[in-house]
Amino acid sequence: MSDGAKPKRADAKRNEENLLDAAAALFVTSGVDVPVRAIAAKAGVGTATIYRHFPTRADLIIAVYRHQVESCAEAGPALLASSPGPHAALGRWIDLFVDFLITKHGLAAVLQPDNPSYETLHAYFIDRLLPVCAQLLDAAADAGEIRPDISAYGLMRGVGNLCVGAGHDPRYDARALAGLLVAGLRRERNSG
Amino acid sequence: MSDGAKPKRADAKRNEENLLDAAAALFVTSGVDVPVRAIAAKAGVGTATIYRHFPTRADLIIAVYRHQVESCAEAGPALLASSPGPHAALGRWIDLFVDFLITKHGLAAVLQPDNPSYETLHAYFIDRLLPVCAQLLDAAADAGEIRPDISAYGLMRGVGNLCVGAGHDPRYDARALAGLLVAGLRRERNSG
DNA sequence: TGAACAAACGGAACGCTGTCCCGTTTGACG
DNA sequence: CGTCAAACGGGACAGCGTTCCGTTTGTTCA
Repeated sequence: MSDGAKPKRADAKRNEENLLDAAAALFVTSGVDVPVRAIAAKAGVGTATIYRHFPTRADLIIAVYRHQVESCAEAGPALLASSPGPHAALGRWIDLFVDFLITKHGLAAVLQPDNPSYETLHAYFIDRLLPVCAQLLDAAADAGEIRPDISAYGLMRGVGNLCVGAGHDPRYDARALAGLLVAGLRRERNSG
Repeated sequence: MSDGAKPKRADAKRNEENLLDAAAALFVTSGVDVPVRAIAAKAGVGTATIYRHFPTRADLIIAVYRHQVESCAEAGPALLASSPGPHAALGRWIDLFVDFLITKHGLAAVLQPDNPSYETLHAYFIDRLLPVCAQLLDAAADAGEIRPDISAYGLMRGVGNLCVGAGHDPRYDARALAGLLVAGLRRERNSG
């Protein structure tokens, strides 16, 4: 057994790729809430096919953005190594995360854990990114740069929430607010 | 013409009150997204009646929460007068605002300006609360307690966003995050 | 090559929701 | 008490997510 995956039919594989392409394109123009029928139509398949390949919308969203989430996760340790300090690395990594979210229309809004339909999506983001954030946070706390009383989970959800609805309103700068949040957890300096 | 208001029929007035009561009760148990039919049923009216009195859901939400929003707005100047400093007053006022939002299930989520159906709601909150926030912010800036480069609009929306989905997850503390945000705009101290 | 079967398909159908329409009722007033 | 506009109720319609079922198609094996 070289690969554990089950062999898939050629048409099934092709449809799955078409669906991913169609979804990716429509997510950009119409947000992640685009109607299922629209995705199916663009991919040239029936509505049932989309459910066969991606049982929930969360599964489809994860598949579309998996690569970018992985990149974001991998950037954490790299930033920690290349930045002047852990707090600076955390700030830069949060910027990456914010930039990712605000370019994905409606994604931040469905990242809420209270939405039963998007549980999988929330779980994926937490599983993949929370450890990265926690590592940066711990490093900054160990270095004495920040107050140690903030949880990585709270910070991640806070930053995610700040990105809800961003990108539509030039008066609203999610990145600046996230920066404010990171600045706010800086420890009071002991000496001038 | 002692009052500019048009005289309303007795049944219309009664229905409007019933609708407000029903909506207030259902908003608590099921969130502000509760189906129109449910509100109408609880109030003992037809679905059309609710649209006659409150053309959009935003109008209904505003009517239900108007008193509490007014209280929050009026608390601003009072806090400014009674707090040790403008920055402290701002922090307390933000706490009031957060406490209000997190107890209204789903309210923060529909406060986004990009949702055309809730334009009125967003406008109402901005009209009523933005000047209050701006006054506190200006006072703090004048006192040199904070960096002056944050807009009241950005701060209000940021805090509002932090409250999205709060109240369901004990691990997520919107109030603490809002406090972090307020702490983050504190100016670096010049002397020890 | 072609028969047979399971995998996969498409679109109709269902239920839920917001919204609108229209025939009917009812409160106000002379 | 008659009249009429205001207000009403619930059915009708459209859009959406989801499921079901008869049909098609890729694969396998003789």
